[in-house]
Amino acid sequence: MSKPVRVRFAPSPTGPLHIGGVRTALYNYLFARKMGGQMLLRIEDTDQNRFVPGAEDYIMEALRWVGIEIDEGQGVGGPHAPYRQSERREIYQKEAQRLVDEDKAYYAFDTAEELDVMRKRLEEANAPAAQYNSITRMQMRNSLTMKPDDVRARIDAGEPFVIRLKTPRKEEVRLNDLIRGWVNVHSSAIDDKVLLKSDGLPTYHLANIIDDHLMGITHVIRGEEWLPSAPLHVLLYRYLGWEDTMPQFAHLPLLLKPEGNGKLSKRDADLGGFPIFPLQWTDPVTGVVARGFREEGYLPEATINFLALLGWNPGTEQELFTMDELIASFDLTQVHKAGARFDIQKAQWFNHQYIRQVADQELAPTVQQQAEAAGFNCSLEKANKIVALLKGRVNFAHEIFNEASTIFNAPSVYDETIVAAKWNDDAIRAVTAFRDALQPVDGDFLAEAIKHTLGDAMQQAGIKQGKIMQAMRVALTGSGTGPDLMLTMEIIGKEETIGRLEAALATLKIKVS
RNA sequence: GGCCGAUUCGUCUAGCGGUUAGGACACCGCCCUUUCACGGCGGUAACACGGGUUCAAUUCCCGUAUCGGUCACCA
Repeated sequence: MSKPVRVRFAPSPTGPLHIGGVRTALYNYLFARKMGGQMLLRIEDTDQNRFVPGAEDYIMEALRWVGIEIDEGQGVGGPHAPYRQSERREIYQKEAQRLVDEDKAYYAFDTAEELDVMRKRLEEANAPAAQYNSITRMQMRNSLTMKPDDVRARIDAGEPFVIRLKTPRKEEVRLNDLIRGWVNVHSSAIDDKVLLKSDGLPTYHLANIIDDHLMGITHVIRGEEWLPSAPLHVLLYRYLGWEDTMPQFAHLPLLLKPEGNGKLSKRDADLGGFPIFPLQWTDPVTGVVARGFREEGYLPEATINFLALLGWNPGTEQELFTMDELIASFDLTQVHKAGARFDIQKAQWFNHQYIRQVADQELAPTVQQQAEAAGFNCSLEKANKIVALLKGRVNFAHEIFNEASTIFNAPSVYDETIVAAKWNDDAIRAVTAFRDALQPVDGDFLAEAIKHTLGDAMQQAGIKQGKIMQAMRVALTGSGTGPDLMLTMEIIGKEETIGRLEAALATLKIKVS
């Protein structure tokens, strides 16, 4: 029996979570649930310069919104606390020191300027790679080139230093990616990565490996941008003596720009007029507000469904999935290998599918609020009817109110094309006859009854109903398109219906002659 | 540029040696609706290119092209 699956989502609190990050978290979650395992949340805040206040809370709220439940980690606790890397520095320092003691890493004292000089010199010399590696390190200021006493003295004197990995000169490093298969890299392509920075905090590479090991992570599911450094990570597991329990890797394809070259960015979202963050984010420095999927009216279920299918497909023809269905059918080996272009139209379609399934009563209060904010009286009952009439036509809940404008507003102008084409003598006779037939109607003013009244009136007047429906619609709403007319009349009521018919008769009569 | 990865309709994708290359979004058309939509039905549309391997390649191998990622004391 293999050990229980444990995955982690390990974002950096450098700003709002990108939608691609949400997808990464989702795939981790689906895999964990599918395998009956656990999902951890770890905060990788080892870069003090890029820390953004509020980002961590934002990440947790975003995960909660889309329905990703964290079993262990930041915000929920667990046996491996703390889950914020900035609070675990001693752990990393201890392991980094161990690597130095075992001659697998070394101290380096080079300044930023010295590194620049080195790189420039190598580039000018047309060296294969301008990096700190097994060859160039012998010309730099580090514990491999300096006398031990000198090194000790500098450290004791408090001179800043970093710890670098002593990457082997020639060694084949291979890893078996769950999505991509075997990936081979020669160690000469890997430089002597900084493991511990001069501020005493680890770099991603070190912290990541140590924490994943300590926290019992069995599967590392992350973005493709990490694939180039994955061999380095394998090397680290080996040097730390943990290779036999090394997690399996799965590198996910990236989300690409809707058009053009490159990966999806905030700028594409601004240009395309779509969100790229799950929730609204207010930049703490500039105060600039970026709306999220939630604020734009996307339902969490739709967002998840859309994201899940961007790079993964169960191989069946099912398109709509609940979270439980996603879990049941998810399979890492079915993840597509190439990057996926981000297509917001598909997201809108998913939202359309989910909006129509929401109960009228749930959507009604929003419509009522919008109507009242716009200065209209709208009972909850009326809002309910409007929702029932329109929710199947829209992509977003907030569009219902806009679609209902012909209900709230009597027409002030009439669509000229329709008027020109359809407003003739028959139309006038029809509208007049219908108005007269409506006058004596008592009691409930319901669509079904209105339909009959109209039908009877047209029959009596000897007019084909189909011929005058467009004119009737224009008379009542000013527009050639809109929701079902009978129900529209039911909602606006008898008085308003008759009023609109008379207004149309008065203003449009003139145009005919 | 070096290294790594990828390449099926405009887009998301199914396919894992023999298929009329399937589905979804978008687009177009028809039907339904004595109105507008929703919806239903249908249509246009793809295996990057060149070599192999094989009785047979979209599928396997090698090149080429293109695209993506990465080359920091950022993650």
